[in-house]
Amino acid sequence: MLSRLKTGSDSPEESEVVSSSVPDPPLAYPKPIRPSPILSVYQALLSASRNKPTSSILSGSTQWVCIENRRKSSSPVIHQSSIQPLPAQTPTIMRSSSWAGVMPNPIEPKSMDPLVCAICGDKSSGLHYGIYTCEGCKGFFKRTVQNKRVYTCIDGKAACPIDRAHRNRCQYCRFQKCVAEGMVLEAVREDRMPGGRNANAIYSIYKQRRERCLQQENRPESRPSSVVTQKNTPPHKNLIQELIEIDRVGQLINLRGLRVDPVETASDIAPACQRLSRIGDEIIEQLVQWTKSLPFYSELPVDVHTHLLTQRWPELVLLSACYYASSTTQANAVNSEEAQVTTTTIDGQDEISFTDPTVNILLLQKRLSAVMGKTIPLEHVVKEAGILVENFTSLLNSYSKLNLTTEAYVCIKAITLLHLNQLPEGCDKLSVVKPEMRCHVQLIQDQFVKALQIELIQQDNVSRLTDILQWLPLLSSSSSVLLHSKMFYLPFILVQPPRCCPSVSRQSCSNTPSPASDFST
DNA sequence: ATAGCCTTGAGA
DNA sequence: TCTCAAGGCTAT
Repeated sequence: MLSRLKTGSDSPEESEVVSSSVPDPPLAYPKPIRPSPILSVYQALLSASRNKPTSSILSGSTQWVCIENRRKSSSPVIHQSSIQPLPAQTPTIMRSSSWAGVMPNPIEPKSMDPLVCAICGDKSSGLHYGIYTCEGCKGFFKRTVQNKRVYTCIDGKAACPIDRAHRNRCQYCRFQKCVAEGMVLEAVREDRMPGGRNANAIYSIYKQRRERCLQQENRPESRPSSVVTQKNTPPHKNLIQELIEIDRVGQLINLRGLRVDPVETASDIAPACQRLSRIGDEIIEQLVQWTKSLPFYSELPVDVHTHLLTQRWPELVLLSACYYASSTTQANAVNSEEAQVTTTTIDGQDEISFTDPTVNILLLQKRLSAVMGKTIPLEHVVKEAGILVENFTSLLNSYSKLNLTTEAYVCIKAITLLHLNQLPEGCDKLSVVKPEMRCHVQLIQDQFVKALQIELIQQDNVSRLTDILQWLPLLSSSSSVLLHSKMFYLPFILVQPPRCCPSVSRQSCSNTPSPASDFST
């Protein structure tokens, strides 16, 4: 099966498709596996919605939503837990990985005035944790980090004004502003040692931020209002909320091609094969819809979106599957309306193992047999999918240890899509994505890394940004395995039992907005 | 909890 | 010795 695809590199877009006379076994995707054959169609699909209005967050019409608003009260609620200052070596680790460059951009301080506090505008007493602040904001930042406090916005909108008069009104918004203006968490010492100078690592962070600030000041200010240029304190909340709303992971995972038609018998095996054969298209179709809903969609040209999706779709598939599987209860974790499109599942009691690939191979055999309408020999499953199952199980295991919330997951998904491969020196001009556009992609990605970082700070169960960024290369390498296997649907079939689509409900299936129940023909 | 003032200590 | 930017103390 693998002979049909020869890859010169791990990069999906560089894969070379080679035809073969060997017929595909029924488990394999019988067409070239990368999405490129259909990307021209998707390019058209993407183009079709270019006139979609810029996201409401950009027009400023959206109400800020405070996800952390667990409780509304007149006074802030403080949870005594969870803010872990990022380790001092964080920037080094991140720069040394293949994810170099995903550190948040320094946030342009509204004021570099040494006399004015960048947080509340009061009189500054000097540089504190990287920016000029008053004694009050300095102390507030220090106490918050040292005591690992988590706040809730007093009115739930996460948009409270922070100035001299109102700085004590909402701790949540004050701390958000501290982080957004560039105060460095790592500069709060874990050992509480007074005096002396900071470690070099801290000074490098300060230096990086100042340099980036200067670069951004020198850049022409002709950019339109965008995700990148939003300067309000809480835009990350709004961005995250939008990402959650458009995610629809249930719809992605509940692919039509993986449904079980009880009317089908072994003699009707062709339809099942046809369904499987079109799964790659179906996945891309879903991901294109997702891309088109992204808040930054209108900020990048279609060809850039196409390029990003071509490179990143296997990672998005795996990440979505990991999230889906790791959600404590699937009913809560997914957009239930999509999950309920179909009816019963064939083996609701069986669950994927996060540790044992053998369990998952058996599960895969059972589910594949159900989808195909005939028993698939275990040896066949092992041969075709053994390595992939092992790899996916391991990925799932590491993902679950990150203990991510939905908020963090959607940020990571956007960060993954916006990850451009590093180019060799001097190859900028040859790249599909031109240098200016690379820069813009990077800036948008930075916003999501920043949003993720702020989100992690505010969560009770903090998974450190470093851990996440170290996990991403693992995701990348796993996607390569997925791509080579051609069984793109494997993560999905493992994380969710195939659903029955009985003939009586086939009619209703075809009436759902989601297209193409014609796979059952 | 806040914030103004004090102490500390490494590096210039 | 001075400076800077950490943490500490304490009246509010």
